[in-house]
Amino acid sequence: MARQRQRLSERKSKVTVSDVARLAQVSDSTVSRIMRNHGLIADATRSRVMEAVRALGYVPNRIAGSLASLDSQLVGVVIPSLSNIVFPEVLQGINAGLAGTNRQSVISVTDYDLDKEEVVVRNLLAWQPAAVLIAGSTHTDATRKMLDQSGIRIIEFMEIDHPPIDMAVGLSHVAAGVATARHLVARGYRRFGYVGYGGLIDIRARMRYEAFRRTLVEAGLGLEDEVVSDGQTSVGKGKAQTAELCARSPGVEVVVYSNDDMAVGGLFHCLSAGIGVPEDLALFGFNGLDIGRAMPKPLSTIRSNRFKIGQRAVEAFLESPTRPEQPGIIDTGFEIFEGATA
Amino acid sequence: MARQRQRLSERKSKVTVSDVARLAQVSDSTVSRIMRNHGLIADATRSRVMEAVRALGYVPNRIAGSLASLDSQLVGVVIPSLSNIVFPEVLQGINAGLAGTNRQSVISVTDYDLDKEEVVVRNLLAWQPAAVLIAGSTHTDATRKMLDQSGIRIIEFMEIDHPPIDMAVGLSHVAAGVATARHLVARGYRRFGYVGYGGLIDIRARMRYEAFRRTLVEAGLGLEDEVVSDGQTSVGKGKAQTAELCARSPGVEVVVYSNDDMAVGGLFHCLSAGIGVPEDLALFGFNGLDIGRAMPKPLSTIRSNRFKIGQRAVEAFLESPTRPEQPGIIDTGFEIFEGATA
DNA sequence: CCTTGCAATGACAACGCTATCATCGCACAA
DNA sequence: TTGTGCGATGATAGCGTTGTCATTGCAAGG
Repeated sequence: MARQRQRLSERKSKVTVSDVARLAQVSDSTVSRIMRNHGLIADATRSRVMEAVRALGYVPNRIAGSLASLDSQLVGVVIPSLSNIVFPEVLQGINAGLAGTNRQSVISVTDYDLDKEEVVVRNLLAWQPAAVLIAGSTHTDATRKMLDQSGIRIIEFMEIDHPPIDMAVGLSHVAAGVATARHLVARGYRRFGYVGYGGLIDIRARMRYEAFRRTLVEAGLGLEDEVVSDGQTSVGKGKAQTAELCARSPGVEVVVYSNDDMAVGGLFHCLSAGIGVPEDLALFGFNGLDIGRAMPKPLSTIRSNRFKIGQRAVEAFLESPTRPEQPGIIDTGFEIFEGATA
Repeated sequence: MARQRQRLSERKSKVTVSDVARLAQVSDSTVSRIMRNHGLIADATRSRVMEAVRALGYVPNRIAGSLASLDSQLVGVVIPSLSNIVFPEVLQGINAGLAGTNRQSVISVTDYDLDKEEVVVRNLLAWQPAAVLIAGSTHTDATRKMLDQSGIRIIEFMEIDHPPIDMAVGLSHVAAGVATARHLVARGYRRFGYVGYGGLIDIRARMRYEAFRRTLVEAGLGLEDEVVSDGQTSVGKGKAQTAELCARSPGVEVVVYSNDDMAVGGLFHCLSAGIGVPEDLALFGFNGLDIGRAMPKPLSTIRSNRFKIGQRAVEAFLESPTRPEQPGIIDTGFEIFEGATA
């Protein structure tokens, strides 16, 4: 005696291929083919089926489809934060790259926590994505192993300073730090200050900082003073920390910031305190955010190309959906934006 | 004659429940129960199975799981834009609300295009989400019908000025517009200007504008001049449009902006042009962004609670995963932030 | 008139998991 | 001793789609 109605109670009267097929007097296969635009179909049949689709309000079940075809059409995206505007900008690039394909991105946020990243990656992989785009190159061993063993494409974006699992798309933050120092030295500045992020969590800010500092030393110069803080950077913090630095080291000629948010805060401090920029104090940021460019004095900074990073990351995957033999690197570069503050 | 190896060629040596079960000498059911922490399991069995899981690096396939259990654990999120910082902030709230549940959000962006929204919603529904959180209350008829007929919970967020399909979470933009006008009138301003968004696309900005304007008229006053533009708002546009308004209507005492981005641009213009704020010209924004509060003069504005909107939207769903009889509304409110510019 | 070829469609197992029901021991009460 | 009850586990049919192979009908070629 078969158990006919096993789970029938739960079937929320969902419309399935079979319902459409029955109404259109064709087989399930034909309906499936039509829905996917795949295979040869007579025009008459197609229109008859589409009519049934509309009549029933049929929406194909992608979950079942993904299981059957062993292809989820999902792209996992892992970013550390949503409150830092640069990551939504990368997401825009990813969306742009994905537009036109029938792939969906699934976004997870780690809050800059590598253990959380591990959990998040495990959960993402459970959805059998066709690729994972993940910010940064620093992961726990377990995370790295999972990503590697998944066999799917893994695109690490934002930085290209570390050897990638599969592919890295972004810019060299070491090069950016070096370029910042060289640029400011070339413009004649000799007494440097640093304001920004001091923790160990944002590795990219740290790489820029260290490369910057090392380059100064190599030029026979050094960092006169610095005010650092942990946690999320913000305009408010930039303002407060700049005030602190100015009070403590009035001799500093130019302040380099961990990013534009902080630098904008610095500029606000100068505006409030009547400090002439750049005569009394020059300011230099990182990122090239819109807000910096719209300031009374356009912020001197380095432009990273967040949108492009996201877009190129997706393109790298679309161009080669299967993992290549050799890891690769795509350098999206950066440009110094002269501005008016340094 | 059975076709034994039908799709076997494609099986990328994936580890399945059966592999784990075989190694641990138990049935598939037992492995499944253990992975889901569901049902009674002897400690010895559990540890033996977990060992096998680790040994094989087993990752459950959520696609198969969702199909079998008819529950995808997915929450669809639809927002118009990622470049407007307010939406990432809502996403943060959504993430916060989802933390601890094993649900995943899937985000889609419409670019403020209702036809694109329709496509996006159709694609989302194909993933059989447990709920859809969608920004705004304005949709095409087809979108509304799809959402309604899906039977799942539909939480429309950001605004509560229209009757919801199922539930709305946000603030009344009409009330915000009225409050803006009343507040400024009460502070003695009589000659008003408006700078901002003029198109029909951002319905919420339009609602605020119209309520603001109507309230002025009701108070026997009016809008002396306005400079509007289409497309994405930005600090740069705010600056340029404020300059235009100042040049054209020097008598205006206070400018109301469609949002803080534009107002910050206005403040930058005043700083550059040496216009005293608020003595010569007062400024009033909308949103209560961090940037506004960190400005040399904290921007007077209305604080919407984006994070809270996202969080409450998720909570509404989690509290009642099935659609209630009656549509509901959750008002997350707003507060006037006095600031120093009006 | 009988192939041959191909466009069009159908039949059905498989995808990996879970819900349901069945079963098996074993402690404990009668 | 024989049930009884329950904790623990097993067997198996779906879940809704797609990939593979089979079949059908008909036009063109011989």
